[in-house]
Amino acid sequence: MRKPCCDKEGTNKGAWSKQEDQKLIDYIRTHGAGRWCSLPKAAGLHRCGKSCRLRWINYLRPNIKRGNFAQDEEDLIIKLHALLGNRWSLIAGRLPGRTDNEVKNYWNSHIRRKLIKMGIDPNNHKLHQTFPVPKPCHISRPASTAQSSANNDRISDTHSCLAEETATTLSSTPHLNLDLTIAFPSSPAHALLQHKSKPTTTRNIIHDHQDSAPTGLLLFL
DNA sequence: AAGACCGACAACCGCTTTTAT
DNA sequence: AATAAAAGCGGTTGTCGGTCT
Repeated sequence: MRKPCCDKEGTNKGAWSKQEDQKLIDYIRTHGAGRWCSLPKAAGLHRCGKSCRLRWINYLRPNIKRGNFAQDEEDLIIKLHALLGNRWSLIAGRLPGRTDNEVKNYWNSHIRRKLIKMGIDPNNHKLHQTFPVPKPCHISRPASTAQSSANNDRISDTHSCLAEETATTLSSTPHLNLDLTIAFPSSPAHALLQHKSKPTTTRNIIHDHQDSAPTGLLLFL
């Protein structure tokens, strides 16, 4: 059994006050972010470390872009969701200044609804059966949902998985320009070789490619 | 005017993954 | 290699403000 990250007794919950924000900003400015579990005590905050981390990452961090999403950002979220499923941190990583929480909220409150209105299932980006069938696409494949892959992180072949997602996307959403091509800097085997000692997960591979090349996931829109 | 309803979003919770020992 | 601690992630909930009846 693991101990909770923080002692819940005596910690504040709910919305952050200006004073709390300032304390957190001041502390991180002088000591840097990290060591979240010991940070609250050191910074004089009666908060859980996880709460501090979330507050910093989602709202206080510099270069956070606030406000409405631009149309191109929205389009990109839809495309990335078709590829990656609910991997909000990965999607947010492709949107400068946006956080995973913000992207997730925007998806759930705006885009999801919009897609449903358009007759598109937001889970798999396919048209509902009750709507007119679109012109047949040159790629036809059995159904494979982004959601199902999101729920199963241990995919042995990420490259083929993503390719399949792309194919599914191309064949299912004619209203949106989802013509995507993924180009990894090198073969999937390259990523696997780099991690002989680590268990290979989809998350590992994608992160690794991001590490090795800032534009590891290339989207040709 | 008041209560019900709904959408948006900030924050929390529990779980998984990574890192340190 | 095993274990614990820390960090990260995604689902869910709570709250607030706007709109509707």
